[in-house]
Amino acid sequence: MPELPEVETISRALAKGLVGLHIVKTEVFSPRLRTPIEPLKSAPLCNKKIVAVDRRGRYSLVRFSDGSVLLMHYGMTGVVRIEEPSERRKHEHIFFHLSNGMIMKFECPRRFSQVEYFANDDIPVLKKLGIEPLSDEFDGRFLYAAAQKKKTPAKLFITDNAVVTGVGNIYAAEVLFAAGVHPEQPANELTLKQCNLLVEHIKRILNFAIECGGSTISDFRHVDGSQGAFARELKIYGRDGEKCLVCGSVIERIVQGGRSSFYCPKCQKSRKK
DNA sequence: ACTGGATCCTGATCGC
DNA sequence: TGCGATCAGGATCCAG
Repeated sequence: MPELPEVETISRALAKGLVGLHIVKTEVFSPRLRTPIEPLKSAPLCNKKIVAVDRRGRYSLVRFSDGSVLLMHYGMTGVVRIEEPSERRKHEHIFFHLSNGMIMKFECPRRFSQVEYFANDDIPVLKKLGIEPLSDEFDGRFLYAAAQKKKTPAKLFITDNAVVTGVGNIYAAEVLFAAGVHPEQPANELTLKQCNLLVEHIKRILNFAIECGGSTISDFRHVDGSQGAFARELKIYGRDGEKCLVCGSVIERIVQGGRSSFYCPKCQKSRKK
């Protein structure tokens, strides 16, 4: 389940594997992922130089010399690989044949992912995104200001892409634990001090996960197929019923916004009643 | 305007 | 062994 660190890792690897090349042919094997992908068949993707691969939130952006963009979102099970030519496997939906003879394959069993071509940088889904968590502009004051009118629980607040983009379910659990904030604490009751802590740990944990090459919680793999190393670092996510590594209390699980949240009832006591 | 819930999808896992 | 139920969860849409 790629979150920001995974998408950053993937995007950096794609930049190495793609910049300077061009796509010579596109094959599409499914009608749609989260959005229709048949339009890629006729999209003018071919024979223009790939000049950069960027990341915005959880999207990879493959940029071409004419200013057009191939946008990729990995959903939860999306994987992109650059491989020698080989047979199509189950759940591989798109082949981008590259000018060096390799193929960039897009695979996604659950088809929650998105691959779309845009003629220019005017991309509606990107305009809805909040601030980048690793930018200098994202600080405690920013988060505190954004929280003022929101009664939503802290967990849902920091995973809201319109506020800050790219903090998913796993890292949110780790951040709240590290900051000692209860996932149910209303956002508008967060203190500036708590917001400073949340921002500090968001940056620290995301950067650390990037250094580790992303997590391997689910089926995340690098572009070359190897695994990330962050999975073993998780201190709270998925550990309900086990003992807190700090205080030994039993870790609890609750559901928020239809997603599992994990927290230590002793270390994360900040919720006000 | 804001919030919570349903929806999309398939594979892994669990209980019986 | 097999079958149905449940869970995983990012983004979007809709109802209240």
